[in-house]
Amino acid sequence: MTRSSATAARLDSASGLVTTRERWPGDTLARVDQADRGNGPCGHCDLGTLAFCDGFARRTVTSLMRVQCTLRFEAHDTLFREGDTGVAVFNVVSGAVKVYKLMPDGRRQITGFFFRGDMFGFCLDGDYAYTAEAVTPLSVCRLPMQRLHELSETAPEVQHRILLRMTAKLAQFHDHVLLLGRKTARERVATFLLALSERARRRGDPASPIPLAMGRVDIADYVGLTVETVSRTMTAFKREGLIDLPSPNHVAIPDTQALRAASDGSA
Amino acid sequence: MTRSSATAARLDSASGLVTTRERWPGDTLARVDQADRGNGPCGHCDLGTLAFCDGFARRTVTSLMRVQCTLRFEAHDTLFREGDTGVAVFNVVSGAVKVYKLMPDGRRQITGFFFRGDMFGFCLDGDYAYTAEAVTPLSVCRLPMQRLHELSETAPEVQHRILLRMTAKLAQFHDHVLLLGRKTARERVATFLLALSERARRRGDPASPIPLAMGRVDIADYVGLTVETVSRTMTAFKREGLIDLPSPNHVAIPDTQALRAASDGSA
DNA sequence: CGCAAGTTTGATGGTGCTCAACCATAGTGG
DNA sequence: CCACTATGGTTGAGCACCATCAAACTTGCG
Repeated sequence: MTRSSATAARLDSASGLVTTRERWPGDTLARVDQADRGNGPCGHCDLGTLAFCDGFARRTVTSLMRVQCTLRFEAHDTLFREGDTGVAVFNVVSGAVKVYKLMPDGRRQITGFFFRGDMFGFCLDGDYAYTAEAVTPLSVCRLPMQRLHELSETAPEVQHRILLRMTAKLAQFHDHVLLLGRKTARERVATFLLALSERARRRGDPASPIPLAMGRVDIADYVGLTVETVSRTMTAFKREGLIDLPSPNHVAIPDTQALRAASDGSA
Repeated sequence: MTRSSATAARLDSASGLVTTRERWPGDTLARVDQADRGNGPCGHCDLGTLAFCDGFARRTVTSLMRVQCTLRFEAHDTLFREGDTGVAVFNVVSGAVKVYKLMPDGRRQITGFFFRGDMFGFCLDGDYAYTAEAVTPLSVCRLPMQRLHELSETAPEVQHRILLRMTAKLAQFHDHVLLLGRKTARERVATFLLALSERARRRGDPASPIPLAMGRVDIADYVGLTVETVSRTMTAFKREGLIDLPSPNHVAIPDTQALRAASDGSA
């Protein structure tokens, strides 16, 4: 069974897991997953070494377990909105998340995609600066920022790990700003596909037939182009043999070096 | 006297301060300022509450003082380059810094400007992801990242403060990505000028006749346009009465709301 | 089968880039 | 004191790239 009773199913039990409605602000769509199942350090997820709590002292992991909360969302569900008071950070257990900002006239810029093992929703004081929305069915591990802060008094490694994640994200932003500010349409699309491929490789997944979790519109709103330009560019790449598109949502990269050349204009 | 013997002066004593050549990698241009003069918590700068060490426990401040180092640069000096191993973070005491990435064919994207009180050069493991260059004569407080990390074992507030700075920077990046990905030339320039004005206001400086520390080329490379477009846009704003340009390096904003309307297309 | 959503393709036009010249200011040396 | 130069900023003409508008195609689903 996939889901027989549509919206209602999301609020009570489904897929054999005990779930309850979540009470936190903005989380009306979330289902809380109370089942323990996973090889992760805290037993609540199967992220293994990708888990936020991986490698922490037993005591620290226990503290995190107590405040941790695994949530599930459907595609297109909103996790939180720009302007909501930021109270928690999220770790993606499975699925994909997009994070975006809107302009008054509806223009949208996606500022990040997050996949298995990624952390998002950094906020210390103040509100979320962006909206987070599930791209696919999604499972996330939520950690209240306040408790993380308290915990870091006694366990500085917690804060240090957040620092590491944020540093990585900052470096990513520098690259993305370069892409948006100075790259051509071809270079943007090539860079985007390469980044997905690189990421897959780093995670041990095959680097070449990569699945595209997001649609063309989302890609466009991420690389600062229109759907049409993204589509045209990808078919152009296909014509030129730079990529193959077995299906609209799968991209094969026969020659990484060639695509890399296309990604910075050295082609 | 301003400076009589040009380049040589930079390497020995100048302006009445005892200076020596700095030995750290990439810092061949820096002069180390060994004079104590300032109202800051550690006595090495006059940043006051803007100082990184402001509000820390006496013991923590002392630790920071011992590893701290105040450096001076001339405009166009390079502090560090993309690819250099990242060993320290910097706090701007006076002057302005730009941080940028280059593409193989010379295209440049400035990813940030930093002014009095700003912190840059975050790096944990690995290399700097960008080049940092002085825009004006510059004075910075350098803190070795390694010691900050060690210090945070006993003083978690150190790491927490870095976290705060990084969170702010992340939020800025979200805004800037929106600007680069989705805004028109007019909106970009308006947003840039408003951000400078806002910043001045927050720091207690007058919000309206704001000095432009950087040239048109730098502005263009920051907002993802060409010099010509930036120049044209600014004179257009002047024609329309949105701004005034008493000199090329000073912008007056008669009506903030009007400029704000121009910054997000609600005009 | 018909509909909806997503993707692709086509025709056309506008925004901002390119190339080029001109102007303003400050510094330099005769 | 005044060319002379260098640097940075402004202005103009033409064009390219990508956005816009429009329509056809594909796929999945009721």
